[in-house]
Amino acid sequence: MHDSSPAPVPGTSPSPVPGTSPAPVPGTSPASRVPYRFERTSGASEVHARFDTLASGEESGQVVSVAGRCMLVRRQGRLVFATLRDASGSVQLFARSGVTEDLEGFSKLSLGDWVGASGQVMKTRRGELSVEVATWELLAEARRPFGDKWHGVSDVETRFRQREVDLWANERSREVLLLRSRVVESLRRRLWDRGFVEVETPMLHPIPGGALAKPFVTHHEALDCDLFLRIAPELYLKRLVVGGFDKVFEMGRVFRNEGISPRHNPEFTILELYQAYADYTDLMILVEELVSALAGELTGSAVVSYQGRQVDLSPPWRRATLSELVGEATGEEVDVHTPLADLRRLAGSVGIEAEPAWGSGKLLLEIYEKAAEGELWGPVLVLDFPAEVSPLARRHRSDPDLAERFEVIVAGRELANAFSELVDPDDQRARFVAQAEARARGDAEAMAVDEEYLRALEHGLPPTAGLGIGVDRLAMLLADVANIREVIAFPTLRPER
RNA sequence: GCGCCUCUAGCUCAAUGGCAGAGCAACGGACUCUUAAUCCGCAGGUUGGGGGUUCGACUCCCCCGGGGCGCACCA
Repeated sequence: MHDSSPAPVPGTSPSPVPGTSPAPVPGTSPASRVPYRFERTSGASEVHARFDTLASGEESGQVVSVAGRCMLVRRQGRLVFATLRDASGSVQLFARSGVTEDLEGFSKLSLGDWVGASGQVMKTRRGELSVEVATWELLAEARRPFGDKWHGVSDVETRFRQREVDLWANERSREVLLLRSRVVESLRRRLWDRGFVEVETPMLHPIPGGALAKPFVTHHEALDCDLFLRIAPELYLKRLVVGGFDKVFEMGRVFRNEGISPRHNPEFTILELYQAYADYTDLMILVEELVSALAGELTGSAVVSYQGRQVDLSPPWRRATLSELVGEATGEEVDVHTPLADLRRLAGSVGIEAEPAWGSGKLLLEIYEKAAEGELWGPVLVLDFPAEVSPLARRHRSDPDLAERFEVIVAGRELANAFSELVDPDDQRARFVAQAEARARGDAEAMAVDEEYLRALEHGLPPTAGLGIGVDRLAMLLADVANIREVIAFPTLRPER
């Protein structure tokens, strides 16, 4: 690892690239003179927790070392006040002649510079808790300007292209990403506590499956074959159930080669869980409990405010069948058995251009999505989707044209999708074939026949229920943000040119 | 992919078709208890790029690029 004469790194040029400034002599730039480590004793919030009770003007005599980024500098003659921010919060640095070494240098700190400072904790005469700087070190120089100290950075493009700037300049951005982190952590902990085993399944799939979506294609050189970035982990997770993992989950990235919108990023995080011996009614209870508990834990209440409206996530949630909701939205009582012609007419009346190949199930789904879904503030458990549009879900025990499937709708958007899993390999094959036919007719999002998965089913999948939750969407709900990019550290943007 | 909106100094924003400006940041100076906002001074721009109309374009028109929102598609 540490050759004395390292080989040239491929891709680097031995001579300076024309048009770029010459590389500085190694070891001489300011950035190379900063220390290799800094011994910090306290975070900013910890200093406040321990010393906020000091009286104005009181000196604690207790020395701490803090480190962070200089967000504000106020010079007052031979006094310098600086606001130091670290991951936990902010604390003021107070530098003065006779106490602070190299006060001259300290007074030249720029906004954005990283500093480590040691000194006693005291409270100024004006009552601001401060570290009275005795010794300090520059830990990183901010060579680039940092944005407006009052307005921060609000340019959306800068915020998402240079998230590191956004995160320092805008406290809210930090809070939102921190909340997302807690959502992920809490989901994991709650599932572990319930006995679910966390697993990891392939991201590179020979056949994209488990959802209806257009995949990204990539190529494996050694195998000389195309592979697809996964659009869902579903099929592999159910194969693990076949293998004996009776409660499994995976939380991870999936990739869908579709449009970008305030609610869609090409890569997003999904939580999928599978529980053997359970059906979709068990998962209704589970999803209600998970989401309401998360809201309580992370926002303090199961009633959350989203975009100016209240959402009461306390269980039980409203349960309504898809047909009922279509009826409410259109005033027409229809279901999956309604004659095709009537469904076509209804579809047309709500502004859908129905394709000739669509069956009654597809028509009903389209009508629901166009006329009903967006109006549901929720939370609502939308039950019993048509089997035709649910190729991996088990047929309803009381109606074979329906599937035992539900979606969770909150704020007009799908938050989760679940079903009693289709366990019959023959029926699964028939569903795959129907999908493949749709694919042959030009439906780029239809599934292909997955023989590997069918072979797994033939080894026996016990009664199983599966649930998928859009983690980004859940984070959006709890963080009360309207754009999915806010909850993704580095959302997809067109590359800079 | 289509439609609408938007792009001015490092940041946040101004400027009837008529000399491109302010605040903050930066830079130089003053100030021993400040709290985004002290005072004085000094700089800072191919107004996203290109073309057109005009005596004159940040402003009007066209093309291109980035971004936002909506539609479509989906979670």
